[in-house]
Amino acid sequence: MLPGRALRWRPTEGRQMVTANGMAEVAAAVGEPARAAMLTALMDGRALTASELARVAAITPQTASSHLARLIAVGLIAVERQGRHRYHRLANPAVAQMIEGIMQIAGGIQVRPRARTGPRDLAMRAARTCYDHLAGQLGVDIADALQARGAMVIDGDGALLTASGRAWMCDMGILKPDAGKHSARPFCRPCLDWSERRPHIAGVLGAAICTHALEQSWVRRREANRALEITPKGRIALKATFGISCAG
Amino acid sequence: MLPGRALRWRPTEGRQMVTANGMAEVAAAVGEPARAAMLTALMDGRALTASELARVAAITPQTASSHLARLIAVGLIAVERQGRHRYHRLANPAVAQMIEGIMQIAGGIQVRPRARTGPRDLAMRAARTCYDHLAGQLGVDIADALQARGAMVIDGDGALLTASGRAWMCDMGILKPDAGKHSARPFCRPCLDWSERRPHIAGVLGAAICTHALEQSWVRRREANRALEITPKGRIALKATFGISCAG
DNA sequence: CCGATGCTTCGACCGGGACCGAAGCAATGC
DNA sequence: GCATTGCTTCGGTCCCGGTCGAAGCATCGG
Repeated sequence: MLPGRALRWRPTEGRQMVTANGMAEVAAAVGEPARAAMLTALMDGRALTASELARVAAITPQTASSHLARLIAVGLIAVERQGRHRYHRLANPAVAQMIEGIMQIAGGIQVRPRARTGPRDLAMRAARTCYDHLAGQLGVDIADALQARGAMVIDGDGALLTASGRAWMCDMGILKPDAGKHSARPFCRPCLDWSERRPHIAGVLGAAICTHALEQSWVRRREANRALEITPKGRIALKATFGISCAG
Repeated sequence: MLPGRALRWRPTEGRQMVTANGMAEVAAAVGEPARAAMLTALMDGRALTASELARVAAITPQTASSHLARLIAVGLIAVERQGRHRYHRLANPAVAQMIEGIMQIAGGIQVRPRARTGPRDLAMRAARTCYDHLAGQLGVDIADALQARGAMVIDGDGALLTASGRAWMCDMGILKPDAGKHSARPFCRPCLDWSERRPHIAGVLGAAICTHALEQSWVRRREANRALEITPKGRIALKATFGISCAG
């Protein structure tokens, strides 16, 4: 009876243990108050810096760093570095869905949709150009609208215009039928928005939308900075085209 | 700078921390290899004893006992005692859904549907009576069929016949229109099946189905024990009514 | 009544991991 | 160049919880 457990409590099968261990690894990553707080903070789709995440979890940056490393290792969050900041976001929509599932069991209060714009830099936050495409709340809202009607899919750091989305954009004259077919430039790419912390559309498609908006006088360049002003005509057109309501 | 963290790293809000802690508690319950193995083993909907769960997790019964206590405490599994056995099952469908979500992230292999009946006690396992209702594979299959077509919902230790389900059962002459309206007896109750380890239907509804099956000669009582024999006529009727194929 | 079985509780051990302070590294600003 | 900011790495402490052996209750079978 010396080998005790080794003899008596041998697992029945090895296969299931593997998948169970993988599951345990993922669940354990979520199953710690600080990390859970971080993930919850990211549930609205924004990308936050390590310091901000440390703050919401009420821990020091050192500790947050190790937690984030673990979350990245198991593939729950993805990181994007920009200068001396590191922006963390949920790795993909499946992660958000999983967390929502856990919250439901936890007696969970649902996630608030996303806080609307803050009070500072109103003009820049509302709409601006980012290189050759639209950014700010307008840019993010357009990306949301395209996703909502199934015209585009954003997944992690890639994006795709669906067939119906392409047809729709062509119908509206925003996109030429053969646009981007033979270009080396990414056609449709998500770009992290600085003020909104959520992706807007870059690439050939993003540029086409921006060009169209300027040509049709939906937006007008402003002052010396990159801020854009939405015209009355633009307000009507954006509502009709994308279902976006732009606050005065 | 003495109070260090207390000053600098105060959490921004208390509300979110609460829901995050609840989530962490649930996720931590899953996030341990032994418990994850147990939950995985329960994913096919069967109910297993504490010893069986200890075996699949490759731990001693003492350890399993503490794990099970924790899983019960957070509401992931429910327990039903019968004699000196304690049958554990996932507390409700939402738990299974949550686990499936976690598995998906874990690079998860999906769960096998459910192993079909074992080789022993074939007659008893295939179909028998349990008091006044049907049990064995036939009983479980009928319960499955009712759920599949939205006639009944089983959730944890309660069950409900839907309005359409009641109408359907009445149309087929299984149920009288006013059946159970004024009875103190539970109308539709899940009953844990010994051989299948999954619920079949008890209560007024279960008795009605059993009575109907006997009256219509779908099944016939056998020998001295409670085993039932499915008649050729019954085979046809069960296929037509519930879509159940009974192996010879 | 006694023994066997299924499960839980108690006590003790020990390792992993959560935590922070200090220091190191990279990017920015002056 | 130097100071500041954002973040990571290193080292060390401490505690939670997973583990099993032994013992304690229930239930079932004689």
